[in-house]
Amino acid sequence: MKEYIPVLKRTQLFSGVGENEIEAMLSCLQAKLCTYEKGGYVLREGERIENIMVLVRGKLHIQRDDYWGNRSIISMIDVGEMFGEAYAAPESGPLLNDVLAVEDSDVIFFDVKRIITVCPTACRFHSIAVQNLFFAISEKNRKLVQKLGYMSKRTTREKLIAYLSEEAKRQSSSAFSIPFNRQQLADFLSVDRSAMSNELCKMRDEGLLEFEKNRFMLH
Amino acid sequence: MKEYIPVLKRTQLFSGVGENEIEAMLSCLQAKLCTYEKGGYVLREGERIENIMVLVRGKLHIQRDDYWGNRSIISMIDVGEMFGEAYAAPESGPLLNDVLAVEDSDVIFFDVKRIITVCPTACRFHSIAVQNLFFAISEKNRKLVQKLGYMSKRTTREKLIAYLSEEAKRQSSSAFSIPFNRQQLADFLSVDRSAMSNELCKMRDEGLLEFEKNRFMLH
DNA sequence: TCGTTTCTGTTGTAAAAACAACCGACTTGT
DNA sequence: ACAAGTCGGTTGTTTTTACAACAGAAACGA
Repeated sequence: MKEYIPVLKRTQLFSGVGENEIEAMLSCLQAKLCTYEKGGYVLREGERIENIMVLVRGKLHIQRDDYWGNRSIISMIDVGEMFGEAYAAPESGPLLNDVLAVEDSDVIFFDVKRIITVCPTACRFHSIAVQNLFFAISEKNRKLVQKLGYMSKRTTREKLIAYLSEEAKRQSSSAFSIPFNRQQLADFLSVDRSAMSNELCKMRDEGLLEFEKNRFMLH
Repeated sequence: MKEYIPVLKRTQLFSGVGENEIEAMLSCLQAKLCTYEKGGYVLREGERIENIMVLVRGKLHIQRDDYWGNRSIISMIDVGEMFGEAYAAPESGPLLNDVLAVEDSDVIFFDVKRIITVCPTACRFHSIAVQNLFFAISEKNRKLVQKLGYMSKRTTREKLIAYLSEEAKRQSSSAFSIPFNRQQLADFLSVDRSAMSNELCKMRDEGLLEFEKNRFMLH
């Protein structure tokens, strides 16, 4: 697990904490490292968790399949990102989504209670960690609202424009890559893949944008 | 402002804090009371805030209108609920939505920095407040994911079923009221009102449910 | 290398939603 | 009490989507 300390140092959770302190906190927070193969489930809907997780290798999707098999990708987790904070509160119910490894991945689990319960004697970084946790979840909250923004658009075209222009703004360039293939993008925006593909091509023919694989350029 | 201390005591933010302590914290946190008339804006998109707000009288909608005038109701705030926590982090950008009073309302503003910055001398409830804040935002996060669940449904009927059955579960009864009129429900689910009204009546005719005004009963 | 799988685009059809327009019932304010 | 506004339901038309099915290209694996 120690080899991932440099990765942890760059995460939001350990922002402002040195490598030595992180190493100390690893045991204090009862950190556990788990490995998953591509396609494997890290967490499943209905599970109850008492951990906060940090992805240190690979890539995950937070998603949900309904009874009719329609998949909806809630969000994407990259290396260094945290997940599960929303279920850190003691009264939070069971998980509402699956967490799936879309690449071979390593995840570190931390005991939630040990983070939010202040231990005055042990390590003095708990208060920093709680604040970091708070900032992280507040950022995730804003991202969810942003996603609600895409989803509240009525047509596939509007959803695409909302998502792509936001992504262009975020990457500060009208040419950018997205972290999804077509099926995943459709699942992310909750539309039909073929209809979306069709709409993308229409938009290209109208001169609104160009694309090649997962690389886009807006005009 | 003192007349609202009993209301504040029952909020998530002040959970576990006595009325006397709350009174002390009001000045410590530089609390300010503002009054709004029905239809007035509490906050506007693009504003930058450094406060956390608690609604102590009335009712608010957190919403967003796009360039085409389509309104989307992100969420509803009732008395005792907190809002704006997602923008408490220092790096959070400007507001992405409007906050509108749908009834005459009173709102108390708290200085964010004073909550999350621990002052060891002043009042010893800051750490409780930070934890409460964390729990509150994590709950809001779960609600947003739940709403994404409704929104990711493809058809108006599926959205209605998802929302109504969730509401029935939440109120532990197949007969329940919803806090929206038809237009607001349509805005909440991001669908056309008349199409939704039509679908509701079809569902009623098929025997799936009954309703009268904002009161529903599922079969 | 060759066969298989995955990914993307394309097309046609059926289903659904958006939109606009209208009506009657009910509220509200003066 | 009356005028104006709000609310919910209804209908018909147009637009959009979902769905199914297929084909070519690229990636992958044995």
